[in-house]
Amino acid sequence: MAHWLFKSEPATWSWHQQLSKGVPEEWHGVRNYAARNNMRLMQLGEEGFFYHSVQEKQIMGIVRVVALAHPDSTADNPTWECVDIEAVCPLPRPVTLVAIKREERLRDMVLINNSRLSVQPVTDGQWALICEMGGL
DNA sequence: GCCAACGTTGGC
DNA sequence: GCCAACGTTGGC
Repeated sequence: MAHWLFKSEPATWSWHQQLSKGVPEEWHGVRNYAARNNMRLMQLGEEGFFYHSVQEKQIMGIVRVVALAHPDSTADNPTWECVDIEAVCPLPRPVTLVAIKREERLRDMVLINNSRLSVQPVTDGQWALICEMGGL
């Protein structure tokens, strides 16, 4: 199964909110074709990292896809789709952007090479390494 | 607060 | 269909 990374500004929607919500939540608001296309590729049960951009710049936890891509309820155009996700668990030790940049084996991460893409693929190797760095 | 990178828009 | 102008994102 593929792995992913979801970026959010914590001031807009934080990991804490996702975690305390407890129920699936639409990952709405994406208005970028590349990010939308990544969500269309997602399968039920696939997992992704939840990353805090801007203020914190670190991976906070893991989420799971619980609904396939469907029209974004906040969009006026049905071309914009999103998946639903729920929190799985926090990383015991959040993995910072600094730590990711310092790790040679993560130099090909999309997070580093295309930091603006809000929904990104993560390779199996990157996934395993970051889980380890995060104390899982 | 600045600026680089990127995506989108719109004139031609 | 190209490309300049513009707006937004996000790291620093």
